[in-house]
Amino acid sequence: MDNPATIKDIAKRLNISLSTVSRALRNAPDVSEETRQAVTSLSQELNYQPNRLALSLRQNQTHTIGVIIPNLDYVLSQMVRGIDEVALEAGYTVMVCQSNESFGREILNTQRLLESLVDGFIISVSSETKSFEHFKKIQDRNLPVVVFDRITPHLSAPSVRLDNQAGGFMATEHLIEQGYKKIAVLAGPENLGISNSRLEGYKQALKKHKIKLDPDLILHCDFNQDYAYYATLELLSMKKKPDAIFTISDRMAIGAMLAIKKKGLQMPTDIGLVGFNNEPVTSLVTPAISSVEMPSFEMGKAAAKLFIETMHNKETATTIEKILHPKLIVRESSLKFSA
Amino acid sequence: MDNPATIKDIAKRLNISLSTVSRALRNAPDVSEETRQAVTSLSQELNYQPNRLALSLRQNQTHTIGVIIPNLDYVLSQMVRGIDEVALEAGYTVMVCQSNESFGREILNTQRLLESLVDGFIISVSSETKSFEHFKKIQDRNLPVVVFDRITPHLSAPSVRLDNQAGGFMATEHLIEQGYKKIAVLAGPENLGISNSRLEGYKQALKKHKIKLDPDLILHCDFNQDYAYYATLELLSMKKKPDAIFTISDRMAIGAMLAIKKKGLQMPTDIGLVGFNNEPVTSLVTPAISSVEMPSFEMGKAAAKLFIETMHNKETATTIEKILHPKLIVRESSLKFSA
DNA sequence: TTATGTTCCGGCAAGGTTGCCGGCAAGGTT
DNA sequence: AACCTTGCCGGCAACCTTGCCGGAACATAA
Repeated sequence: MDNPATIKDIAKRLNISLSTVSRALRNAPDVSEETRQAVTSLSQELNYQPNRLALSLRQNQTHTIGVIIPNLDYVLSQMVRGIDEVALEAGYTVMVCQSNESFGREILNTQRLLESLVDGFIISVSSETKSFEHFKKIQDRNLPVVVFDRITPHLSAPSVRLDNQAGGFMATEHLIEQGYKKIAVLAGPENLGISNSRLEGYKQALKKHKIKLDPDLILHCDFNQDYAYYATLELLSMKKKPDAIFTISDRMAIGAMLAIKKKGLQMPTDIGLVGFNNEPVTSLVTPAISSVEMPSFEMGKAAAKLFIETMHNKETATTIEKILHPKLIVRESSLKFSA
Repeated sequence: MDNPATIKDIAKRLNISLSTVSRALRNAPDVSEETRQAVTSLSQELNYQPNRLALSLRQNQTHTIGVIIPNLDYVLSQMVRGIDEVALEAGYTVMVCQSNESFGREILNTQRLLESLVDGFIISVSSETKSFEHFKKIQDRNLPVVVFDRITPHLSAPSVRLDNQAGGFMATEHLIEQGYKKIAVLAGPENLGISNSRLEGYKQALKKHKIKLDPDLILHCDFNQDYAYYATLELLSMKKKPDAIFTISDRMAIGAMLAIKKKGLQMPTDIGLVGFNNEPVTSLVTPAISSVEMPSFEMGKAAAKLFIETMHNKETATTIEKILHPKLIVRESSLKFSA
């Protein structure tokens, strides 16, 4: 009564063997219609639920996906929601661990999830991560892995990502077309792939429009608002001061915006600004900040789908790469012409 | 080599019995120092990790906490981070499920988590939830539950919450002290406890300052930006239009702000505004919005701690109530005097 | 009749771990 | 000499489920 009913209870009550009950419940062939009826009706009466632990132990899979992400900011929350959605549908439960952008924490998390015997991983790597030994352990166990968003060439696994280069390109070209001449970039940490790709798009746009690349206009700083604030102050104190800034995240765009205001400059007339991610806040500040939108929710769904496929078909090529496309959302901060 | 080493492998290699290995690994008394050495050194060599499934099956506990939350907005993300922090420390893993404010989803989530045999629950109920049958099943199984943030009297369990009434009070009193006379409230759904408590604080402040309560100035609407926007438009079209608005969330404050701007009114001169939660966005918009701060991260930690205690001491009174205190952060949107 | 097949069911092992009990040898006590 | 303690270890069962194999009972075909 207190403890959940087991197959054993049913067997005992019906005076039949465990195996028969098991077969009956799983609609296996070797059972008479009569006993099948008896079993199913009694199992309903007792509110029988198969014990997941026993099942997992037996079948060597837990129907659980380990998700490792650097934090739970706006974008990643959306992605997690997407992953959840698809996973739930497919009968999987999700264990989400935040690394807080800490390398050590990321190691600890993979460790814990491995111990929890998850069936596989969906990973977005921390910005601090430069070594990938801890992920080796996953692949040693031959567990499927899908990387998403922050992918890395050091981890050969199917991946889902944004076309970051295109994003960087469209942001930069937009600024160029608005008549800005000296466009600076606030990039993230140097080892962060998404940052570098967006930067690559920036360079590509300059090249297309025959603008000479000025290395002094490229700043790497930590992925957060305060660093971006100080970096921007620095940028605006240069002799050959930029007339536009492209930041590779909205957090950084906010930091830049605050620095620009602090310096008493006006957007978009004195200086143009474009961010990345299209977080809701960009449309709420004054002036509203242009930003490159990324389909985060869809990306989460895509990652989970790819995971399920990889799971069911262990031989999925690790070279599979699903690429989603960004979209530029133009707002006041970069609209020089109409200003 | 491929599969993780088990206790059996060690026993076979050392030609001793399973029980002895088990005892040696658990530092049980009945083992000679010699064999203990042999076992531990071999276990390290083979990189032995006890199989969590087998352990859980045997000991009837999974060291997993099921967390059910309505969504992953800013505040709840912070709380989850707090829960994670403490749980990790205590050797627990966390399974987070979002109900997306949907009653059906909440039921499904509890169902799934129960099937996953979590050791207990930490719950913040969805705003849609009016029936509590699905939580009954948890208590039938005699599993510990802690409710937090959005608590409800229908679920008798230890709880962690903000002093919401105090929050509502300080927001309202602040507006009164700034000289606002007709203060409206944008409240949440009528069955939502936190909303009602904040509303209660509002009423209390009016009473203290001998201001007559005007029921027309109390609007209930859904917990989101768009609804708040339209509700505010409505409010501002009334004949006896309010000169201040207190919204019980920042999302709603943003909606209200947009409506106020749409109507061409100025904050704080024409109308005052105070939100709740102190999300970062409140300091970024123009004018910056005053808001009641709640210690979300701490609240998550407190919830997890309380859970662990309840877990270890099954007899924790369900009446335990940990209450955290809000703090008013005053910004431009309500500073009439200095304006 | 014997051989062959069908239909249904039970027993056993396995998956990894721990708890309980019994056992055996060495040494000590009366 | 008979008994008890101590230290160490192995066997068995249990947690819950499923897969494999064998087997009984009956029916059909040669």
